[in-house]
Amino acid sequence: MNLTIGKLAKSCNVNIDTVRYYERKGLLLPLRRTESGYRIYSIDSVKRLSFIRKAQSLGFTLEEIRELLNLSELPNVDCSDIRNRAKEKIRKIEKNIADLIAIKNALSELSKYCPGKGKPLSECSIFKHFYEENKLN
Amino acid sequence: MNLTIGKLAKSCNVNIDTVRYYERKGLLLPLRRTESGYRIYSIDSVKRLSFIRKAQSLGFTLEEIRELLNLSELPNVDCSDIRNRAKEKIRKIEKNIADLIAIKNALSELSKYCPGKGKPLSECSIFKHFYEENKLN
DNA sequence: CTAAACCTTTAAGTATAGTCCAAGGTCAAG
DNA sequence: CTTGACCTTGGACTATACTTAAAGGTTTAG
Repeated sequence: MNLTIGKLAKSCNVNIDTVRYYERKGLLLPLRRTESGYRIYSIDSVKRLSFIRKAQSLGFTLEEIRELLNLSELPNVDCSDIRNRAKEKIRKIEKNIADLIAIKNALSELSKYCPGKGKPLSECSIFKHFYEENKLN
Repeated sequence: MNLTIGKLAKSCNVNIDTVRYYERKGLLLPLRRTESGYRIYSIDSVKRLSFIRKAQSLGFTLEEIRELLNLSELPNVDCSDIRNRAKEKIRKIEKNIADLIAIKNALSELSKYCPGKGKPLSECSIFKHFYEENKLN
């Protein structure tokens, strides 16, 4: 059950150029080439491509995905290795969330004191904050 | 109180090339040029640059910041206009947070069922999920 | 056998937000 | 007057994840 690049791409609803891009990035190599140069993929390629997409949808970058895939090809790799990567990623996401919450709160706070309709910008708490003197100097 | 680009950059702890970049993007124009072509900035430029940086630290993109600055130069603009932008931004950030939380939860859930140390990858719930058949086809 | 569908390559473009470099001009201090 | 600090420009490079284009070769269906 071998596929050309177009079939592989379609099987995972991925742009054909994205598949070539993944190849350039070393994430997904074809099984072999035909005499005329066409890329030939196996059913394992479908699984690997689907892996990449699923991991991406869970926030992993291509670089992180490559690490996961490399890891999975090493001998003596067990579940804890993968779980550690997942935990690490969870921590990164949590940090990201915390940062966004801090930003959101700061912005909400500023909005709260903005007098609103009819008042000039010179009284806007948001603008005032943005125009504050920089304390870094 | 006029400044050259280096002084302006230093006053806000910004890379000098970043100031030129903001100029290219239409965010921060010099007051004028000297005969020899040096950019001259006023104290208002310092405020404007500080505005840009503060707004950035609150998650606004340069594009959004440009809109805020353009808005502030329009006649008949009042606090509610700015507050609406802030609210809109807060909504975007909340959406962003919600997405990250969903991802984090999915990842946590997957990790929970990973048997961990000593178990082969073939039993890893995370890998299994990544390798699942794609339902999109 | 031809036309459509599919494949190949290299290269450049998209978006975001800068950073860095080279070659050369200008300005202030000593 | 020279040296060093500062400024100019255009263009290339960074990271991330693709997408698009151009020009041409291959395969398949009718």
